[in-house]
Amino acid sequence: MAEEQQRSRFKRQKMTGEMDDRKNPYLAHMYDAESSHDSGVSISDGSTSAYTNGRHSNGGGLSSLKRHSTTAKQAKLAEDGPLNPFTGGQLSDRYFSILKTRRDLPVHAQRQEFLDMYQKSQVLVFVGETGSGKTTQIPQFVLFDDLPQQRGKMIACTQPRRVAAMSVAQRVAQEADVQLGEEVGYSIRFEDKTGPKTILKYMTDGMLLREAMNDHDLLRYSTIILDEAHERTLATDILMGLLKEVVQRRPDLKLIIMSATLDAQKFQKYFLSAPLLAVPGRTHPVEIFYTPEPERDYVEAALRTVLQIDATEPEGDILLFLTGEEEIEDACRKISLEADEMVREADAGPIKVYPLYGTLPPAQQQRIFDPAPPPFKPGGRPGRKCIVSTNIAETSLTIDGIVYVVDPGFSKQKVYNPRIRVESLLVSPISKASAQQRAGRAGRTRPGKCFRLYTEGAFKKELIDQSYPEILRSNLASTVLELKKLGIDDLVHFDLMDPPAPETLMRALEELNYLACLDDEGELTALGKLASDFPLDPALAVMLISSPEFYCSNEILSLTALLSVPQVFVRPASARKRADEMKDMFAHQDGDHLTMLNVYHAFRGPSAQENPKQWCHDHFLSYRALQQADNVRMQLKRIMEREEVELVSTPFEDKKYYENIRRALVAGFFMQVAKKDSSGKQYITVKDNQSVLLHPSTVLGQDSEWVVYNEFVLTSKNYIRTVTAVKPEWLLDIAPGYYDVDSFGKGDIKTSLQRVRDKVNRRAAIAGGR
DNA sequence: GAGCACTGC
Repeated sequence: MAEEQQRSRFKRQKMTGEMDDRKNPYLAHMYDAESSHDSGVSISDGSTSAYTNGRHSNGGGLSSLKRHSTTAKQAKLAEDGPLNPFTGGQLSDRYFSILKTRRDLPVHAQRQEFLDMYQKSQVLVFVGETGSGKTTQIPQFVLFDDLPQQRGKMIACTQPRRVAAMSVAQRVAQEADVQLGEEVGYSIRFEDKTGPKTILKYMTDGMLLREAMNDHDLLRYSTIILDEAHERTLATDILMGLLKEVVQRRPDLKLIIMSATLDAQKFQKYFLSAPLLAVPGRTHPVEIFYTPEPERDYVEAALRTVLQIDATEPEGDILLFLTGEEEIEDACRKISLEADEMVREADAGPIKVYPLYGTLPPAQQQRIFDPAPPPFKPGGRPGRKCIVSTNIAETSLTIDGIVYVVDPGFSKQKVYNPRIRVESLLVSPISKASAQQRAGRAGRTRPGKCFRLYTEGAFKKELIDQSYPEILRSNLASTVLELKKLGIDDLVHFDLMDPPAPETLMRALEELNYLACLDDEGELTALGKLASDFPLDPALAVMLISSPEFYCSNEILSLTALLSVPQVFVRPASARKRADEMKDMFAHQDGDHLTMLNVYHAFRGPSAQENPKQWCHDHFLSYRALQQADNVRMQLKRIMEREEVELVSTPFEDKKYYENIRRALVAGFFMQVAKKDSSGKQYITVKDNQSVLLHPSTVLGQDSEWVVYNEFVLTSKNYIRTVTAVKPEWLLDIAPGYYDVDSFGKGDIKTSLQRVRDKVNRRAAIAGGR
C-alpha cells in the first residue's frame, strides 16, 4: 500500500487548537504570588531535627514549632543530606542518584512557586500533565513544609486505583530513602501498609471516604491531596463536597486538588476561586489525523488502519482502542491473519498482536510488555507489536514504545436510567478529553501519530469536552447511605460539583426507605447505620444483616462475598461445552445463587485446597475471583463479629437448609423480583413491569413462577442474571411494606399476589379457628 | 442460547 493512499485517507491536522495545548506549557500561574517564605521560623542550617519524626526523634528542640514556611532552598538543603531529614539516618547512594533525576522533573522548577501558594492559601488547584512528576513530588514538597510529624498528623494523597496507590508509595519511599510502611506508606482495601511513624500516606479515594465516615473532620490529616481529580470518580466527587465543608471547620487543614486537564478552572471555581498552579508535562508531540468521511463500521475501519500503518509506517508499536473482550479477541485474530498474508505477499516485517482487557489473567496482561519481535532475517524489516485494548490502556496501564494510536472514538460506559432503575453498559462516543488522553499514549517515548477514525468536524462538534462524572451515571443508593453516615442530612443542598438528577436521588431515597435503612423522614435507622458499616451495596448489606433471622448467616456471608467479586464461572470460547458440563456439576435446581454457594463450598473443601489453582482450572472457575471472594468474606466476617451480627447455620441435613437461604435472599432483594408472564416464555419485573428473559447462563429451569435476580443486563435483549426461585408468600411475609398488594397497578402480578394473600389469610383463619 | 469498559470500600 502506497504512502500516498495512506495519506489520502487521513486529513493532516493543522497544528492548532488541541495540539497547541500540548506543545506550549500552560500558563505558569494564574495566581500572582508574593513571596512569603521569609518568615523567620525557618530551619536552622545543618539541623535536621525539624524534619525527624517528633514522636520518635530524641533531639526534638524544634518540635514545638508551629507550621513552617519552608523555602525551596531550605528544603533542597535538607534534601542534600548528609543525613536523612526524616529519620536522621545516613542517606544511601541510591538516594542521591534518584535525587538527581527528581530535580530534572518539570515540577521541580516551580517548587518555590508552589510553596508560596501552598503557604498562602488553604485550598489550591494543581494542574500537571503526564510526566510532570506531580504524584510523586508534590506530596514530598508538602512534607518538607507541613512537617506533620510535629503535630502527630499525616499527609494523605488519594488515588482512584489501588495499584497506583501501592506503586507510587513504593517509589516515594525509595525516593525518601525510607522503608515502605514506615515514614511513607499506603492504605488500600485489604492492606494497610502504614505504621506509627507514617507521615505520608497514599491511599485509594474510597479508603479516605471510609475513614471520613467515622471521623467526619479527618483529624488525622494536616494536608489532604486529591490526585487525578479529573477522573471524577464517585469517591473523589463526594470527598470534594465533604472537604469543602471540612476546610471551613478546620482552618488548620490544607487541601490540594491535583488534576491532569486544563478543565481545572472548574475545580477552581468550585473551591471559591482557589489559586491554580499549572506545570507542563513532558511528552513528545503527536500528530493527529482524521478520516475525511465518517466511518460506517468502526471495527472494520480500525483493522484497515492498523494494517496500513504496518505496511507503510516506520518502526514503532501500535495501540488500537476497542470496546470489549469479544470485539478485541475477534480483531486480534483478523489482524494476525491478514498480517501473515502481507508477510507472504509484500515481504512485510513480523507483527505480534496482543489483546488487553481487565478480565484477562495477569500473566497474559503482562505479555503486552514483551519486546516487539525481531526482523525475520538480519537487516530485514523490523517487527512490531500491536496491542488491541479497552479503555484500560487509557488510564490504568501505560505502555512505553507506542508510536501509533488508532482511536475509533468509542468505549463502553456505564449509564443509569433512574426510571427503570437499571445500570447498564453501553457503547458510546468518547469525550474530547479521552481522545486527547488516547492520542497522548503515542508520545510517551518519542514523537508519534494518532489516527482518529472520525472527522475533524465530528471531533469538534459531536464529542463532549469531558466524560460525564460517575456520579451522574450511577445508582446512588449506596452513595446516599454513605452521605447520611457522613452526617450530611440535607442531600439536596449538599454542594456537589455536579449534582445528580433529582429523580436519581429520589430513587435512591425510596430504595433505602424500602430497605428500612432510612425512615419515612429520611433519617438513618439503626439498620441503616449498621448497613453503612459494610463495604457493600445496601441490598447486600441488608441481606447479610438479616440472615441470622433465617439461620443461615454463614452461608449468606459466603454468598455476599461471591456476589461482590467478578464472575466465578469461566467460559472460554474454545471450550464452551466442557465449561458448561463442569458448571452442571455444581448446579442446584433452585437457582444460580445456590449453585455459586455449592462452588464456594467445593472450593473450600479438602480436595480443592490441595491445589486450588489447578482445581479451579480443571473446573472452569476463576481462581482469582474465588480468592478475592475469600478475602471479602474475611473482611465482612470481621465486621459482623465486631458489630455482633450472629454467625449461624442451619444443619446441612435439615430440609430447610436451602429454603432458609432463599428466604434470606428475599430479605435483601425483594425489589428485584420477576414473575413469569402468562405466555410462560418471559418474565415481568415486579412494579416496573419490564419484560425480561432469564439469562441463558442460568441453571434454573423454565418452571419457576417467581424469581429473585441479582442483576439486570441490557444487551441484545433484556436479561436478568443470577436468578433463584422464590415463593410469593415469602415476599408478602418478608417485605410486607413493599408488597402492599393494594398499591400495585392492575395486572397479572397484582392478581397473583392477591390470590396468594387470600390463601395465606384463609389458612391463618382456619388455624385460628381451631 | 449469551458476551463484563473500568474502579473502589
